Amino acid sequence: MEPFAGKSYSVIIVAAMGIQERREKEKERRRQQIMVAAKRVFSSRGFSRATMEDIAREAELSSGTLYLYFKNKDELYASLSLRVLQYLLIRLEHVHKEKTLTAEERLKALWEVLYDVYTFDPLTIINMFHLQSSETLKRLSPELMSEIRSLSQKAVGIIKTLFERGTEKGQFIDRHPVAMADILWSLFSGIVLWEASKKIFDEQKDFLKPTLDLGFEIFRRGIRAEGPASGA
Amino acid sequence: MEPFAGKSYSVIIVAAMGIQERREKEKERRRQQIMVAAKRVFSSRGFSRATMEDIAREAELSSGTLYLYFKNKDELYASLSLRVLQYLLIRLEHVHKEKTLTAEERLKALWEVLYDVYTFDPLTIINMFHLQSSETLKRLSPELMSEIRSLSQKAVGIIKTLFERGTEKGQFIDRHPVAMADILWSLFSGIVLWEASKKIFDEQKDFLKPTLDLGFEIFRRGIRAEGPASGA
Amino acid sequence: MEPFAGKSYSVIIVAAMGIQERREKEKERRRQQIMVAAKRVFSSRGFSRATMEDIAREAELSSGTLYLYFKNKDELYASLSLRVLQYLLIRLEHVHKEKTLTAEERLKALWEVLYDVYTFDPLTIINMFHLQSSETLKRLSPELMSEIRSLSQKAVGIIKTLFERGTEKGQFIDRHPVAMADILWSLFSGIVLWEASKKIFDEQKDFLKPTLDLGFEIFRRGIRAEGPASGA
Amino acid sequence: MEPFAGKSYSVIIVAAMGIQERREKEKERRRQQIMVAAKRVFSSRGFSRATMEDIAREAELSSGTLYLYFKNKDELYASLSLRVLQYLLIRLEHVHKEKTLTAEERLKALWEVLYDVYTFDPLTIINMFHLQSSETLKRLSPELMSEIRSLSQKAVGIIKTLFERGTEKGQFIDRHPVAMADILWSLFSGIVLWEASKKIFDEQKDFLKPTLDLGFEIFRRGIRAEGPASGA
DNA sequence: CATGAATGAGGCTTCATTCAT
DNA sequence: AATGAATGAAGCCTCATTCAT
Repeated sequence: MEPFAGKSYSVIIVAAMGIQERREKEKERRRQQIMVAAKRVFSSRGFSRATMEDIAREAELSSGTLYLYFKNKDELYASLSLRVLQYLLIRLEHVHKEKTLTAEERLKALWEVLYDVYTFDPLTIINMFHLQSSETLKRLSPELMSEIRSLSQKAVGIIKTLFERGTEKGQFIDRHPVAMADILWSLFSGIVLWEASKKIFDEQKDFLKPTLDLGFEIFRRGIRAEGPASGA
Repeated sequence: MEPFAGKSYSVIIVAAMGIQERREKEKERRRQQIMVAAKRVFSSRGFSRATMEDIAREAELSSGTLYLYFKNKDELYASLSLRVLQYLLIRLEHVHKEKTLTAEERLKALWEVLYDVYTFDPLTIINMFHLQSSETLKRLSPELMSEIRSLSQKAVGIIKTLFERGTEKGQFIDRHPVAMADILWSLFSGIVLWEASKKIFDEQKDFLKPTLDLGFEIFRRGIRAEGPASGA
Repeated sequence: MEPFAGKSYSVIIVAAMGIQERREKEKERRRQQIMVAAKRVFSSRGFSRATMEDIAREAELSSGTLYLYFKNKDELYASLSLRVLQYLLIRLEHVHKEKTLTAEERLKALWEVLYDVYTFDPLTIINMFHLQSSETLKRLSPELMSEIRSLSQKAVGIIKTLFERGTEKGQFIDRHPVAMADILWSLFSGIVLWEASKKIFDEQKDFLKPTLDLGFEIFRRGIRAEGPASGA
Repeated sequence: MEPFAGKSYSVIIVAAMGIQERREKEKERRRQQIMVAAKRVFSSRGFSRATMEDIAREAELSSGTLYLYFKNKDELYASLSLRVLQYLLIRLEHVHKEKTLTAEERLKALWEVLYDVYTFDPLTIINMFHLQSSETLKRLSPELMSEIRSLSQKAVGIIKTLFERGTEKGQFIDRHPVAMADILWSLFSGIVLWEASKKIFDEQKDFLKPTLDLGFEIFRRGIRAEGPASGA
């Protein structure tokens, strides 16, 4: 009965691989499930006041399970930022590769990416900006630190390049491109944080979008090169 | 010699008041001493990781003593921000009252005040920007909340007025003045936070001043009204 | 053999329920374990001087574990009294339902129940009598307060009924039945507390039982209706 | 000028003695002032929750001053009971010495003394009954302990004698006189405590007096010897 | 004597993390 | 893999007591 045996054997293998894969997927799904829950809880209670128990309850899991997927609370927290950073980087790279755009158009696209990523996951973005504070940042494991660092640098690098090109083409004023990248980033995060904190005092008001629009308008006008170049 | 007797009598009163006064001053000095210590500890460890024990040690006092001067950890934390906010407001009011300045000069002065207040107490400023996060803000006593709120509103009010005038005189673009105030403030705090967090990754680099300068230049150019006025 | 299969199936269910049940039982056992320890510690050191650490040590658990079973120290304390009150109430209701007894016999039975409940858990009874002091009573959660209140009222209600009946039948003097219930209860608790405090001065002496006996004899004689009824 | 000198001298002495005396009186006055304050605070907050600061504030003194008059919190607390016990003893001795009374009349007088002393200082009496609990009693200094013990024994001794005489004269049933004294005392303190705790649940109701009256009536009837003597 | 600022031990409670089931 | 009971370190805060003025 070899055929049967063989068939049966391969079936087992296939089934095993299927199981293996399913396991992987299931595991990733669980990770996501936890991260979603963590995002909600961290956002509503802040890092310190959020408990692992809170997160487990939100994820409809037990607290012990969380530790099967994340080394500890800090890493769970940082992983949220990491995910957004990764997403941001991908989006930035798209803008970067888009060859048909002028520097101004690219700048506009870039700002829109920032806002896009923000709306994609506003809570985490706000968290991430606060993650910039020493409070949490200092507690991360070296690996995570360097991962975040690397992603940040890549992002800033892309933005920097944008300004370099715009300057070369005489469209932007000639200033240090890294500084300009920092300012763009600071402007965006500053507005987001400030509007978020204004909302704590007054739930009703939400002027984020118009303020961001105006912020960008001012920035764009502010870096536009004067004279013949802009007149052309 | 009744006049003399009278004098001597008043001297006694004065001396008595002196003791009273000295007590008051001594008490205020202690408060300051604690706030200085708290500032250091909060800045280096963040709010949650800083312990009252840490602060007491830094202030060379016992932990119990802290509670003679501040109701609890939250209030001690907030009092730091409050003090800076008060100082900021005074400085802003000075700029506001300065009648001889043009709108542009006033704007410049205002930005310098922000930087001045920052250098006066950088650690607390950074804390304060993070205080804007809901995490801490939500735990404060209602009185402190409203005090902070009121100071913030006054500060923004002054900045708003500046933009209104500049717009009236045709020097600034005609946009919503509160939004412009928000953007100025966000730009400043955004840069400060971002540079602070960059320093965590790389102690050496400190580009705060030049970045702030460039940020302001861009902002100033960005809001400047075009046409005849700027052409003159 | 379908019946067997069926049986086997139900066995599985039973086993599953068994685990659930075992968990419940285990949890209840822990609660009891903690209450037993708490009883000892509260009794020997009093409420304020007893620390949660003490109780945890006595229960051979960690202090944190106590909080998995009781919300806080107050509630742990009150739960002891609650348990005894519940037990007391059950016993009182038994006496209440016993139809064959005369009023005097019922009174006797009631006093015996009081003593019985006391010997069942003397330390807690003494605590409970002190719980009657405002000191502790005022700190309890509203729910516990009302639970204790309700149990107390039921107990007093039963005792009251006993006196009403005895009075109706001309066996007891005609006085306010609630007052008589209060006096019976006060007499019992007064003697228990007083003998307990005498033992603090002199460990050796323990005259509780004979004193209670005499106390009851005096009370019984004191409420017995005179005249023809008693003469018969 | 001898007379003058002499007079002046004696005046000084007299004045000095006056000062000395005044000092003594002033000191005693302060002690009383503190005890009055302590009584109020202990009564309203209970022993553990009452702070020395509370008492000092109530006495319009500083907390440090309390320690000039009382060794510590425990002793201050106990001194209140001591004072009432002393007062009680004096009143009991009066009853004891009253030769013209029958045993029943003396018993009645005794019960009235208990109630009198209670109304003289109800809060402390209630405290004292709770002092009977091991909680506080065990923390007292040996001297205070023995002082309280001695006073208590004297009081019980007087009451005991009353019962002995009443029994000898055939007016009371023949039981152990100490037990009877204990029961009388327990009945009184039991009713006072129980009514006090009932008032915590329901501020309005205060049935102390009628309940005490009925309690005494029952007790009196309960110990009255039967037969010819009562028939007379 | 009186003050009241300072002390610091100690209590209650929380919660990240572990581990037996 | 999942659970959730247990742990115990650590934090905040209170308050009896002391002591320099």
